[in-house]
Amino acid sequence: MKYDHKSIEKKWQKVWDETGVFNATEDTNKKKFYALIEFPYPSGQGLHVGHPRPYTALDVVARKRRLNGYNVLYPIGWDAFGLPTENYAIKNHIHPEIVTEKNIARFKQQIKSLGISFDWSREINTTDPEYFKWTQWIFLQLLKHGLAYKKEMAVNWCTSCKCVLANEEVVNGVCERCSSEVVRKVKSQWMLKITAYAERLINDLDTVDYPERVKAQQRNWIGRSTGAEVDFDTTAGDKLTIYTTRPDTIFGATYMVISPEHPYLEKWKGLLKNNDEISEYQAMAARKSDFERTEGNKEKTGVRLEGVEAINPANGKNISIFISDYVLVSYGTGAIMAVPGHDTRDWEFAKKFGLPIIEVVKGGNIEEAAFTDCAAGVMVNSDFLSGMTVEDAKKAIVDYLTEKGIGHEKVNYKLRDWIFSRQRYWGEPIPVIHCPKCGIVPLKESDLPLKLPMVESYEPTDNGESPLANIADWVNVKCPCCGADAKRETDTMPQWAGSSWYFIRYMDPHNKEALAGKEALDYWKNVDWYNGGMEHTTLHLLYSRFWHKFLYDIGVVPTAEPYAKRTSHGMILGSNGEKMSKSRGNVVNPDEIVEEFGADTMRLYEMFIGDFEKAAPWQQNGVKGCRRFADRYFNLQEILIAGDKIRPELESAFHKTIKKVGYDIENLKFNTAIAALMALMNDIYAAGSINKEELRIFTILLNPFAPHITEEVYSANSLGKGLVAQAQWPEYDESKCKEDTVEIAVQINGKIKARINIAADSDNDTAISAAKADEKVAAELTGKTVIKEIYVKGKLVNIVAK
RNA sequence: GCCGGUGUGGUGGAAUAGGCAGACACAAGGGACUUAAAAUCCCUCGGACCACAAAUCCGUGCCGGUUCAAGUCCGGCCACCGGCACCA
Repeated sequence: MKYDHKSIEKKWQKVWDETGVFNATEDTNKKKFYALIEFPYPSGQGLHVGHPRPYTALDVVARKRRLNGYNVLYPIGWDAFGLPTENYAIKNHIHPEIVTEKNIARFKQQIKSLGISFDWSREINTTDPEYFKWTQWIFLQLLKHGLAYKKEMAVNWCTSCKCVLANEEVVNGVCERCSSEVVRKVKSQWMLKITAYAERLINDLDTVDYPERVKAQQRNWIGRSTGAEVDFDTTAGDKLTIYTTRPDTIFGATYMVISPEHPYLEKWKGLLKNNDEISEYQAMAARKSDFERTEGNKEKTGVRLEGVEAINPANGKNISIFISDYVLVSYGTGAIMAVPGHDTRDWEFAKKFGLPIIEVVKGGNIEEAAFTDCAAGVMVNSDFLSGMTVEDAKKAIVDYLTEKGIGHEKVNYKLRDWIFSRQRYWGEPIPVIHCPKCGIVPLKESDLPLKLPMVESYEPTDNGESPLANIADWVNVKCPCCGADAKRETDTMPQWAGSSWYFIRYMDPHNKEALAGKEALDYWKNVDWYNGGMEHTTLHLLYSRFWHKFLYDIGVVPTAEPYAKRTSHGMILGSNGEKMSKSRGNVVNPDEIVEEFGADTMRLYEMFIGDFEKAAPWQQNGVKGCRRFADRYFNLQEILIAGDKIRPELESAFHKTIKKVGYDIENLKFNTAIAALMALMNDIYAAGSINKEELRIFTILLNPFAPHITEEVYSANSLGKGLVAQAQWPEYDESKCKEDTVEIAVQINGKIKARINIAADSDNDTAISAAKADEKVAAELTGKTVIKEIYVKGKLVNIVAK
């Protein structure tokens, strides 16, 4: 009989669908296991072979855990709000809801053809009002707790499209669509105070099991630094507060720099003699897009303030103040003390403007470059700090400043608050009303969900407002407080909103009273294993941790962290080693692979392709190899014999493989798990036959990777009552994993001279004498003095001789 | 520039804790079966030396070190990939 993947896969997918075997239960007596993949954005292009890699990987884990007796929750849904859909809808005059529906249908059909054991009864969709009702509800809680606020912010504004652009729509400083100039425009935006959680977001990384590289990226992104805030007196009378991480270098501060947006510039207008020059510089900085300000010429620019000077509080000397765009308003206090001797940017600036450079830490050559790597250095030219180490000087100066009341220790974060407004149609409406009398009035929770108006035109307005602003009968409402004429907020939420809590909804997706019921939350608690892409490490992963902590604080969820364990997959590249993309023409569609080779082969190849955590190029020939493996597995049925015990000659091979496959699956080493199964199969074919018990075990081990073909073989040969529902993951016996005799290498002075077979449990003396008894070794040793003998059990003997 | 990661045969990749480098595949070459091809099965497959083999030597990006023993550890470089980018 030939292996016919089409009929087998169709047959079992239907059975699984009808019986709902993969649906999680609420059986709280069972151990729970919650596996999660990042739910897809249903784009118009459909799946490419990169999508199934994480889905298959956690499917392998989920299927194995079910065979281990766990109650497994492995859900899927759709992160369906977003720009591409809206843009496609505008272009083709189809409502985004219809586009979304169509895209989801296609994604669903494609994913289902792969036989992933998702619990489809819990499917969610972020654009479903029954879902986003709760996204809006969370926003109202944030607002209530003072974590949502409005702020004037610069946004990207396309001068031709007359609309606000997301950062990713700005390519090389111009609009992605029309290539027109993009400028910064100030708009009032909703912000979420993620910075209030910065400290906990860093500290709690110690409580979760994430790869070190993920933790490091989050820590760097949050960017905690400990320094000091110091007040500098000015000749204008105002105190100018700066932030520095190097208060120890204060005696080397020879000038100051404030950002072009600093409020004192307005205040000091009357005192300044070069206001025109300053205004010009301010205008230039404002005109620059983010791109120009960062990617452009790094040559330092700036203007000296004429008429106001500062006084260095350490030595009482007058120093100049400059404005320069290398100092950012958004970080610290928007002002710095410049220490050109020990800061690269300050050094460059000082060189250009001919400012004094003073060495305050010994060890570098400040004529050549700033000496920044000076943590181990000793202070000089610094009055009472001179002679101290940098570390001691930091403490001493902070104590001094604190005592004098002109400074104190201060922790700063690079992390900024989350810009939560989007001037778009296809997103969750922000559920507040603007009343001329009452101000910002939140919608009543009972009025949620606030749905999007179903209209023909949702094109961008030309004044930077959301398309919703044009829809009069939606925008104009009565104030829920005072009844006066009021207007709805027209901004919508970013795509990150719906994905910041979706894993909670999966626990109880149909609940009408809450995000999820208490019982479900108490049982499922948090995600046990979350796999996703490295590209989501700093945004999605951080945002969702923030929301979860907030929900924990207000008593909604039972754990402080949403994900106990995080893993990350590598990308699947095109066969040319480049990222798969339509424009490069190297996209592989999984449908074709499933059609020609079958879903099981597709899954095997996805897992065999290489180290799961690294990128790997797609190679069609590799697919053929996996199909060959599936064929060889199917053909085992032709050499099947009776027998209800593993035969002695295969015993250790089987036990070793059971151990390895189980270990590898739990440790993301899917490629070597499959390699081990291939090797075992080679052993079986070498033995000439396989008995029923051996086939049963092999089938269960292979099942997580190739679920359809194994179900078929299991059922056709009556190996048990039903693989998915009844079978148990096989146990291995440690004592049977070992061979009785092993071949070990014999080295002389580290070079291999012979290989000998000895009993696996040989002791030191036995092994070494056996090694010396070898003819070759004996010959090599003649006339030499043995200095040292090393025996590593089961591996080698090394004899050091002269 | 900073942070993180990666460099192993013709290719994808193996090598739990410093212990036989190249598992498992792919491709290639040879053979069997076949009228023939495909499929399948068997053999070879890092390099140098060599008629062949044995033996020997070289070999995990580069240079150096530690060790009886280094792909693995340490120091110094180089290249590539990803992220961030004037964060005081």
